[in-house]
Amino acid sequence: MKNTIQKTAIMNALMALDHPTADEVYECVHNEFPSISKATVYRILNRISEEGEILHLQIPDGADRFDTTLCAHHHLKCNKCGKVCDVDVPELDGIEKRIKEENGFSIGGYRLVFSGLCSDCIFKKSD
Amino acid sequence: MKNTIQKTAIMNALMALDHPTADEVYECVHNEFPSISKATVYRILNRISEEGEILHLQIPDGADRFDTTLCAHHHLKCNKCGKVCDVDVPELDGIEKRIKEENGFSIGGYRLVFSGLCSDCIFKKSD
DNA sequence: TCCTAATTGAGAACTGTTTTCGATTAGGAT
DNA sequence: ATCCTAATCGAAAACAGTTCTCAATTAGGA
Repeated sequence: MKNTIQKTAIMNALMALDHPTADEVYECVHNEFPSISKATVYRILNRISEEGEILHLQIPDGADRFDTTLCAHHHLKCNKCGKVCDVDVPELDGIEKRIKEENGFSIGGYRLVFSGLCSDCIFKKSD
Repeated sequence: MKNTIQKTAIMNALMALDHPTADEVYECVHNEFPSISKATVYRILNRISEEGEILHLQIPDGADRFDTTLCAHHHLKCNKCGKVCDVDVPELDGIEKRIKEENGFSIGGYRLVFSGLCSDCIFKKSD
């Protein structure tokens, strides 16, 4: 993969943002590099997530998000403020083996997204 | 909710199909009822899933699917044949309580989709 | 410095879904 | 049975997120 200015700018944006969407990355990079195209942002995000440099998260009810934390694989998503944060779920350790034995299904990967209310939002009024 | 011909036809289609997408429901209903609109299919599927009559599943990398099985909440999705099937994951029983205590996050719901290869596809050639 | 495959920007295209709006209809009230 | 009206409908446009096309540019090895 060529080492373009665009890729560097996107990596920097990913470091600066927390679980950003492609559009949020675009907005951030666009500030310092107005000529960048949205297609380039999507292309580079896809490329580096395929290579395992970042995680590509599919969040229910919205745009995909990208995560520079490679070890924690599960997420909490607040339905009110929209914030996404990482969470460990050791309960699922070894689940691949059990499903393989019981269902014959070979798990390549999985994602778990909990939707709900974060501790900041839970006491706020409903509307 | 009014009891329209369209709703009845969609309920019948949901019974006949296995984890269909909205488009698959539309195709099925459209056969016996050619004048139905896709907007109506989406509207009715959303309505009855909000009322809890069916589950609305958000599957990675593709269209949402609908499930008439209300008790099993998790799914296996084969990346080769596209089939989606139900699976129990008792490992997650009580997870809401732990996450609430440790993170202060109040889980409203979650879905877990395992991607991989089903037992039929696992021995097939890659391409 | 040259060459070429990789990458880019702009915008069209695409997929899945929702919205708009005027026309139709279910089903309770009369 | 008929009327009334809110609920629903069909068609098509709008929408969001993402991918594709293609001509122009560029990184980086020869």
